[in-house]
Amino acid sequence: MGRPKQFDPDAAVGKAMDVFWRKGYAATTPQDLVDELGIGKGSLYHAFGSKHALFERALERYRDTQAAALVELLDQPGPVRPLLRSALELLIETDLGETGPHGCFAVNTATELGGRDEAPTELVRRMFERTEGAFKAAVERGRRTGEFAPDRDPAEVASLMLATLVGMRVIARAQGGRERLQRVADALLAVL
Amino acid sequence: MGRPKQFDPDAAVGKAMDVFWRKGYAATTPQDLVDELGIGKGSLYHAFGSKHALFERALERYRDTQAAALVELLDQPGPVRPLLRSALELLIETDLGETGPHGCFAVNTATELGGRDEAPTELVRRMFERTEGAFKAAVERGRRTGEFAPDRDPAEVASLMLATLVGMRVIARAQGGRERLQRVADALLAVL
DNA sequence: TTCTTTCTTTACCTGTAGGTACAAAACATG
DNA sequence: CATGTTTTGTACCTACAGGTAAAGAAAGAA
Repeated sequence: MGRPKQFDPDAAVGKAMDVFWRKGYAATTPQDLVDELGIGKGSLYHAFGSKHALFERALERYRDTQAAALVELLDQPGPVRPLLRSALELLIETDLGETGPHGCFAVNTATELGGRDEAPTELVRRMFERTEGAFKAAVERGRRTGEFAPDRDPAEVASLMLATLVGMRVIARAQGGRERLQRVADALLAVL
Repeated sequence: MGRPKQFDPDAAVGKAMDVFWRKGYAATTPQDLVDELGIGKGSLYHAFGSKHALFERALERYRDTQAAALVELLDQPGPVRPLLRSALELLIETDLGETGPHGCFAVNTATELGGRDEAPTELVRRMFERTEGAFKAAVERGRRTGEFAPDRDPAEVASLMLATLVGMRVIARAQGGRERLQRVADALLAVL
């Protein structure tokens, strides 16, 4: 009942994700959102309540698409090292994609709001934890199949991998360039 | 000649650095600056021109103090591995310091303004490059003294180190906690 | 076909961002 | 102590952030 929405809320959240991802939270204005989502300001606030609430939905969307894709990739069966290489390639390609490097939305949020805005900080913390968990599981599998030395502590290796990936995505935003990112990826794979 | 300034511009830049470091560029208001620098708005704009110009000065100050301290530490003579461990400890302590973790000002700036504001982006890029250069030099020294295997490519190792440190400082902002950071540091030292 | 409910549009509102303008104040010089 | 120069405080300004309110439009329910 009631008048039906003239826009797709899911698609709108997706577009909001793009905007916040590119510009960050503070630098994104209601007008930016109106322009990019293609809906009126009234509808925007009616549907989402506030800029902050929409930001949280956008971040959740990021978790459920981008972050989830990385975890899914790592959870695949088979040899582990090629998986890790694929994961690194995926990030590099994403970062160098069409509209210039916007890095990782979770990383950007961590540095912009970390410790000063609870809900987003917590969302990011959990994303990091999930990703690190997927790395750890991959290393454990690799250890069982002999791809990794058995004296390696999977938890330790996983936290190194997470930190390195996160760092890569920051460097990507600071005009890293492909060969710089590739060098980091090669170096990481070389020491594992 | 003329009326003398009633405040120390260098000290003011230092305080501005703290504010921008904590809150980021967009989220810092003129009022914040007035409050924390303890000078009137008139003086502020007379002395520094604009928020953006003051931000650049603050970032340069960061480079000349914090970033320089890391490079200096790495440039010291003697065994290399203890140096690297000290560098990691330094970052961990800085991040967990008094007023909560604000991470690394350069990293925060990269993710907030990278690719969208030229001068700061370039400043950050050069800081990263300098730091990576110091790492590379350290690895080269370590290779000559036998601390590192001679088949290690110093450039590659250095980029891994930079990415990992950068990642650590992001994780610190996302409520990393000491043991999480320590684990990353241990993992990094273990694979070198 | 009116009623209810939900969505959309347009208008409006308050506060503050980011500065500017100007006069008064504090120095140096002659 | 008049003058020129720089700094300071206060007042002021425009634009927009972030949102609210009210009235009309589009659906199903009775």
